Amino acid sequence: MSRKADPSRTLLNDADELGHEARSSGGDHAALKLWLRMLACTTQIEDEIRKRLRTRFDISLPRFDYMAQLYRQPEGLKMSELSRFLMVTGGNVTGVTDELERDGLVSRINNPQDRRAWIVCLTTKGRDTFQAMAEEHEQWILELFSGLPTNTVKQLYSQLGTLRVQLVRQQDTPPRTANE
Amino acid sequence: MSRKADPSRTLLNDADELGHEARSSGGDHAALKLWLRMLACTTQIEDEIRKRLRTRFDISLPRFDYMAQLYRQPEGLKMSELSRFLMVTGGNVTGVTDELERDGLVSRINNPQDRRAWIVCLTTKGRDTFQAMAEEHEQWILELFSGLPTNTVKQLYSQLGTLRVQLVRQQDTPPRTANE
DNA sequence: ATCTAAAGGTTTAAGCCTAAACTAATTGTA
DNA sequence: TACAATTAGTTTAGGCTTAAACCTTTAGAT
Repeated sequence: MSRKADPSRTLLNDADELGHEARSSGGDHAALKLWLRMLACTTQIEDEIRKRLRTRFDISLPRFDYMAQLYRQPEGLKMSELSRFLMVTGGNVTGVTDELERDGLVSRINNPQDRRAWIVCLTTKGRDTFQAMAEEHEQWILELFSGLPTNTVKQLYSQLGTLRVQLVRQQDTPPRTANE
Repeated sequence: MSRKADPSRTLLNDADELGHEARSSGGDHAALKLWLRMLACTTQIEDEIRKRLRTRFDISLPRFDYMAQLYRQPEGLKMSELSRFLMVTGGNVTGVTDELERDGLVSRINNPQDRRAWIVCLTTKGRDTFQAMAEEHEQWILELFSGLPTNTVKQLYSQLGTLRVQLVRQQDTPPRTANE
């Protein structure tokens, strides 16, 4: 069973035919078309990164993300902070922490200040492992975006910044109920 | 346990502090920063849509996507085609189809031309249900992107089009092996 | 006609994720 | 002090997804 769209069918003119963009049709509003294209791009890149992390380092993207957050915080993070930064539930953090701890990449450290909470830290092995992965990961991203002119990259970054701010604004606004 | 970042902490200046963008730091390359921002935007919108589909229609995004593909093909699709269009494995399509069929939204139809393959179609109920959901879904997207000037939407669409083409080109190219 | 290879679909085991129920520790308040 | 409410983390049941093994049917080659 074919897992991915056959690449031979996905060139230029019918680049819109596969994945989320295939849902788009001529009469759709510009915003909807943008959304589907954005989703298609992101999904494609994410899948590629996921695949490379798996084949190169035998690690999943969620675990990579987890370690990335911890890497930025040498003093460690509480599980609840990890949950907030990674935007996943606490139960999820418990599970991933169990696995990474089993692999010797992170460790739960007792917190005398608050005996409910752990402080989770990267081990030395975890830190070294992540550093190697992160370097290669960054090269992958540079490579995947290499076809884009510097100027386009900057514009995209700035425009998506605008979008992000608008989204956050809306999220603070009461989520509109239907039929209104 | 907090599932999502506390919105009160996520305004403007520290909009970069949560989610994937939190992995970014000052010295990073422009492409990496762009990628993390793109991922953050997409994830945020997708989560919002997911939540609304759940509360409004008690349906998951994967099932919505599945029905969207089928909606565009009144004559139905083979499971393998669904697998290709949705970019998921065949086993996944089997499972989702089972569920939707159980709910009376799609039906497997025998294919005398090829007795290995089903033709999957939306039922009348499925078509009506999807139509209602799709209309509201489109309004959500328009609303979420409403803070963006028309011109920005067009530019983003076009620039992401460039990205998409580059990505497809690269995917056809032999995936570079590490350390080279 | 027969045999092999390929394609369509299903099943299984396992990872990731959520919501909800739960336990233990802490904080606030009377 | 004592007690209620909150916070931190875990557990459980279930949905989504994959890879791999599997069965059936079709297509191709001899």
